[in-house]
Amino acid sequence: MKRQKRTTIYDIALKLNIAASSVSRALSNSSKINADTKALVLKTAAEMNYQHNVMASNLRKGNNQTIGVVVPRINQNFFSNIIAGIEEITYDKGYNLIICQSNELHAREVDCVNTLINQHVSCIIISIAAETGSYDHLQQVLDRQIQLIQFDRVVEALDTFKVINDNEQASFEAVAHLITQGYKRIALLEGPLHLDIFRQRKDGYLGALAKHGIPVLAELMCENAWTKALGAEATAKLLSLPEPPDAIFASTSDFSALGVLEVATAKGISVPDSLGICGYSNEPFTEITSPSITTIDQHTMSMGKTIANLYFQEMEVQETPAEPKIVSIMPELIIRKSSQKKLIPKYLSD
Amino acid sequence: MKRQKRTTIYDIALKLNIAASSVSRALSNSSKINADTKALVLKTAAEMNYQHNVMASNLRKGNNQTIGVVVPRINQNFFSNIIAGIEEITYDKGYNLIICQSNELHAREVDCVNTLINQHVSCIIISIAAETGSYDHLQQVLDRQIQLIQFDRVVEALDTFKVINDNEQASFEAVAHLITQGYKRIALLEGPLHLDIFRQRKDGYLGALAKHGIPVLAELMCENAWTKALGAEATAKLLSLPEPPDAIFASTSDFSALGVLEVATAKGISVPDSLGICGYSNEPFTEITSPSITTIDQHTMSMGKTIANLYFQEMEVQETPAEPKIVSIMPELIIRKSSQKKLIPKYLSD
DNA sequence: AATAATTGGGCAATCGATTGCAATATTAAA
DNA sequence: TTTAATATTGCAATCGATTGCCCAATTATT
Repeated sequence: MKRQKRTTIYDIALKLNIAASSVSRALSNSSKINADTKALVLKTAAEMNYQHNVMASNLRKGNNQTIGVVVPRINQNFFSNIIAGIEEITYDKGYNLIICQSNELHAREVDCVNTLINQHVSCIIISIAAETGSYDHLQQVLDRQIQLIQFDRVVEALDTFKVINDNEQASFEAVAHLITQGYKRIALLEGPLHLDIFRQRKDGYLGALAKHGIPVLAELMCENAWTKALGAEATAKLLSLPEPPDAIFASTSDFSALGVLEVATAKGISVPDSLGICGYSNEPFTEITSPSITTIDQHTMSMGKTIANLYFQEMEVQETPAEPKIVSIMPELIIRKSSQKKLIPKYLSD
Repeated sequence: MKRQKRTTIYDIALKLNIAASSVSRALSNSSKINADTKALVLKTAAEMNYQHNVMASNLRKGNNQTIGVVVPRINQNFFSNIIAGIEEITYDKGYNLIICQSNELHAREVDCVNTLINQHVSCIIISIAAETGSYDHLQQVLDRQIQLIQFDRVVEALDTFKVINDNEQASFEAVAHLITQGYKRIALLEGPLHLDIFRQRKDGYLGALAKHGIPVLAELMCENAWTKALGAEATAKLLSLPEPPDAIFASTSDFSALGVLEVATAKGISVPDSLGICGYSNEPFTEITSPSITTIDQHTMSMGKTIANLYFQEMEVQETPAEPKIVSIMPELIIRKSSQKKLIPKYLSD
């Protein structure tokens, strides 16, 4: 598509018979310009339908007001909420957001990061893909002096700003809650353990058991059960043990917890009386299932805002690279019916 | 943050004692460059840790491989799926996506569009905010020869590419389905009628009633019931009519339908036997409620892909502006339990 | 062997805004 | 009224990659 030529500051300068630099100063609200001239330029610019050319400006200034975001999947509640939170802040600051999804693939993540580096974004915000891989691409970002913020799924070893949930504490509380409710054999559905977040959640689980003197049983811990299907599968296996668990903590996701619930319901096992369930993430649907599912809210929207604020407050115009900070956000245990053994009679509970 | 100087093509040229233009040609895989030279340049570039400067390149080439997307809310299933679909395609083409959310506010939408114009994006993809407003900002986009694709919530009057769902047909089918199931007094929960999509859905509803010779009753049509709360409120009102409806089509959203379901359940009205329910959007939770909710799937992900493909196939490099096309995607009625009066006995249905 | 056709590569202008420095105009101070 | 200080404005270089145009070298053609 052929573009007809746009109005530039030179066109305005020509028309007003002044220098382009004056036009530039007038438009950028510089102090070294006469108020009258400024007004005139602004008026003329509007008349001539002038639009600031960000590309040229960026090139000259060497930085562009753009932040790149790389997430495994845009259309996942957790991530889209975080992005929404980030956007809320960056919008106010006049920054743009470039969004990429890694689809959980390492190679694609590397690709996305490189694209963002090429774009000379001011900052890259990333939650790494589940697929194991090296972290050279992140090191690249640092080497090129581009700000880097990791969130949620972070690489501990890399010394960058990080915004995380206190996964361990949240898991600890969830499991402690189950114990308090009287559950004694609590199973754990784990995520891929090369991701720190899942290791932390496991630690929380182990911590809570230890605290209450409950033995840890290997047969009650299922690796890689982080989709609905895998959660269901693991549940089927657990429930057919000689001594099945009386509660399942799906530390990976609510989807996994949903799988648990469906299998239990199908088998006629009553939740929460014979089986307690707790998920993770506070997906909207957890409120709707019957029984509703106890879960952990990660305060995603505010997490997004925290991430963006971190950039603007600590990193935007630092002369010397700021000392990387780790911000931990406390998730919240949302207790619903799937884990409340000591149920209030139904007719009183709503 | 101070950037140390990056490697440019001039640095490479200097080192190899050749012209910068040759470096450029080597890097851009031009045909007018010797294979050996090209290899040498590529090797040296890698050694010197060279990164292509997209800002400079964009400025010179006058266009940037970026597409702007403006949606009411990023963290809404419908939109995040569409964005995911768009990204899937644009990623392959090496394009970047800049995402903005209007938060359903007209002023903010205008702002977003202006930002994108300033960025000189190649194309703007937009679904307009619910808040009524003028469409000057969209006209601006066209005047500036920037490609414009509207989707879902489109302004009919503007002659642009459009990707829409066939809302009328989908509604027609949904209501026809309800009628076939034996429901006779079918209520409609409407969205704001200044948005075409909601008018179309209403038309489909009216069409289906007409086709089956069912009278249209004003008291069964509720305006502006497009959140869960508003849906619930409208339902409460409907169900306390002297002659209440025996089915409710929440044409606005599944959230609204959920409100309906909750009120019905609370009142002890059995769904689907005494009240049929149909929602719109196929939100994940509709599968999980009890009973599961009949709804309409809009094929969001593929809609996103369609939108992006439209750009690349029809608009990317047209000399003359292509004749705007309207692509209509056929949504799919997903029949679940909330509308199946003639129920198969429970023990056979799973 | 001489001429024509390719191929490879250099030069320099260009995209549009920004900014350090110099020049001029205006106002304040003496 | 003159000088000093300050406010405006202009000039020209710059950011880094791209590309039209031209020249030189190599290869093909007769």
